Amino acid sequence: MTLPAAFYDRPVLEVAPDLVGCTLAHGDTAGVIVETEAYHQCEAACHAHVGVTARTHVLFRAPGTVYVYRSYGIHALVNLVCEAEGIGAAVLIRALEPLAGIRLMHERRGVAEEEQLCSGPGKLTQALGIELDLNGTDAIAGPLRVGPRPPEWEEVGIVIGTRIGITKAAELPWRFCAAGSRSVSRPWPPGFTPAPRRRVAVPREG
DNA sequence: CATGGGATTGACT
DNA sequence: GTCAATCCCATGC
Repeated sequence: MTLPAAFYDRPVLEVAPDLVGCTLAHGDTAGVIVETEAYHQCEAACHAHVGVTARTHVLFRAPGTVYVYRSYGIHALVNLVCEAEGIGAAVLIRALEPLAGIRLMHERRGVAEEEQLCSGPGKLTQALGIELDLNGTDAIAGPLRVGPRPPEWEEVGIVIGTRIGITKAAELPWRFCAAGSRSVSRPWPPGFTPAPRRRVAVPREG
């Protein structure tokens, strides 16, 4: 099951929180989206703010298009293009809770903690094997697939904060986190408290 | 054509 | 807390 193009053909500030709890899959790996940020051509932090260029033209394409770019020369960051064709807007996927292909994610990431496999925008693309060759592909029928919220995520709470790692338009509260998820990236937004770490019963003396 | 700045992460003091 | 790695591309000469 894949979300239709119409899901993305709405204001990016509606799509970004609605994507929290949905699933993202690539190859044999998948996760539940637990953190997103909205970007729109009207504000300076959005790559589309400079208009249509070789880098940004994908942001102006049809809703549901995948935008992947390289950050700091090292990491690939993945976005889903929103709003009508001709408007530059997208949702940055910032964190996932791993669902499938977890063994492969561990191999790609080289970390032991499952919470750290996809707890950042560069981490999740590494875990899912998302690279720049996916830029311009289609999130409805392409290799990257976005599915609706599983039943247990239907009533996920959203904690809102300001966007991370930007200098321009940094005051806008356009970051959306799944309440309680331990896979949300740092720093946590105000009012966010992670659910208690799952405990393993340990026999004690006494 | 040269330059500079990132929507980050991990290692280190 | 600091800092370097390293690629793409927007910008300016």
